[in-house]
Amino acid sequence: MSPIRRHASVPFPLNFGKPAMSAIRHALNTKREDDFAAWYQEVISAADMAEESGVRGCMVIKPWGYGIWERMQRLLDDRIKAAGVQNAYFPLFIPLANFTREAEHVDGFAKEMAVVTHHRLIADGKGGLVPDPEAKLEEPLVVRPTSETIIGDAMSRWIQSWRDLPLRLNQWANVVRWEMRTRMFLRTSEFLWQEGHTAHATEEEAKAETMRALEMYRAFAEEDVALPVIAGEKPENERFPGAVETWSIEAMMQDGKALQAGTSHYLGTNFAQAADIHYQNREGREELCHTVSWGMSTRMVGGLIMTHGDDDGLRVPPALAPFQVVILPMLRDKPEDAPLLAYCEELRAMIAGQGALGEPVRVLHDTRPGKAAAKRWDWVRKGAPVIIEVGGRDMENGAVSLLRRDALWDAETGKPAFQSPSREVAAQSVPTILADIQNGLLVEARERREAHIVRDIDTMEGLAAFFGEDRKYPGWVEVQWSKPTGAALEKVVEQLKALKLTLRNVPMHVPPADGTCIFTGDPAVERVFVARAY
RNA sequence: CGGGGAGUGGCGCAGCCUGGUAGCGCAUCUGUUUUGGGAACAGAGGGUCGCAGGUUCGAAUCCUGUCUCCCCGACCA
Repeated sequence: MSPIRRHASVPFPLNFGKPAMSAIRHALNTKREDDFAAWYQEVISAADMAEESGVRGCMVIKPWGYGIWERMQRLLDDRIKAAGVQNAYFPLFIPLANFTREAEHVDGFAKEMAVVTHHRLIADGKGGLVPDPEAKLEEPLVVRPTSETIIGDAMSRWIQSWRDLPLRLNQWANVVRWEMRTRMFLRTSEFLWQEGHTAHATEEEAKAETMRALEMYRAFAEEDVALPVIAGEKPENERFPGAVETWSIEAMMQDGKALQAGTSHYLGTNFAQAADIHYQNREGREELCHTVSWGMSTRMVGGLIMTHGDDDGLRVPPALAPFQVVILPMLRDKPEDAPLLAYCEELRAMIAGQGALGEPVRVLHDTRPGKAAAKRWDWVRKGAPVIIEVGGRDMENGAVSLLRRDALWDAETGKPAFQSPSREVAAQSVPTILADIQNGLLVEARERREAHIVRDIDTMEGLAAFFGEDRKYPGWVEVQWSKPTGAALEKVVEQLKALKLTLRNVPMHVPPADGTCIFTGDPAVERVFVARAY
């Protein structure tokens, strides 16, 4: 068996005469239920989103995958700017000394940093090149794993007075963390993200910013990615190195595992102290700033796949689809194609002239040579929300054949569930269909999540049974706990580790605790999610 | 980093044990016939077998090193 099951290899799975549902000839070889990890990789390759690069842990993001990321960037950036945060850009290289200033931060990242030590290569005499020993850097440069320290440097220069506060910056950038084990989009050595960094006069303001960013991520995830999430505070052991509080949004994947999809950290004055970010207050006294950082990464693309993908490939929420509608003329490579192309072009213009989800509809008239049916399956695997095929007969009837990606199959026949509206009706209904798909994906994901959250387990035995070997994709458990700290928390973490479980977050807006702690037996003070995690 | 597996035309694989002309399927290209649904037939192009050394008359095959990928573990805002 080869390392990666690439999609093109085996044309299609064979299906032996079974009626109805089971006769459906899915567009992927691997089903989610058979091997979720293999399915995930097949979606990425079949939807042409990304591929391995030959550099450890680094991927090439192909146009369809990158197009989805660009849409995420656009929509989140709009939200960031609407909140009054300004974009800026800081260097990729960070002086090593910056990292020695905040002790916990160093400990957290030291083991996974890429370091630049030379600035020149020299021939090794054997036809190769090696770093020139003469060109060794006086002080090594770290490739940023995150930019708190270098942005902190800038903040310390830019902030003098209480009038300079709050200072709220964001940058879109790549970062590098030398992870032991990588998975496309979910954990790559290099990844793309945005990181917001803000400085405030008071703890109160900084905490408000922390919560603002968290709420922004929740809204982005649910409204744009159609990804239902649970916002809450991370337990102490899951905190960002150097943070006072770490908050996250957590999403449930179709295999029941949790994915941290965005984080917001209240850093207290820890980084301000390390980078000397201080200001003169209204009374003329020097005060340290309270800083905050928040981030969302290309990991979100992985979350999208594992939430909305199905056995036919990806389903991209319309808000994020680079093309929301794809028109496929049934070409014959003959002169008679001309009127059909003109008919489709008119359809394209009708659709492009409309708005959906607050933007002009993004429609592609795919006129590449090739059979419409073959191209259709490509677009199904890529997850374009609406596919419209048009043949000569449609044209004669003034109609089109419309296929919704979220309702692909006719269960009766086991064939694609084409509708045949008139061209005008099809064009006019696109905005409604797109909005319906966007909402439908969110509802479907939320219902699936709620069906896989259990809240009535109050013993470790019960927890172990819930996540037992026979339970394939169990889900999450919300338990009550006494919020132990320090060594007592470590003990809990060890207990959970034995079951391959982690503490996710302490959800907001839930009823107060009213029972005993599942771990310690003490009176519980809050509720926390326990799950397997990516 | 520990254990296991794998790198051979674009993709999936066989060949390796037992060294001797680099093969198969899919994809691609050309032609013909088809085509309202994931076409058929015929022909053709494309690989210094991950990389670097070594053994040998001769290495995809044996030996050493190294890089990359996959799975499990450890690690991981």
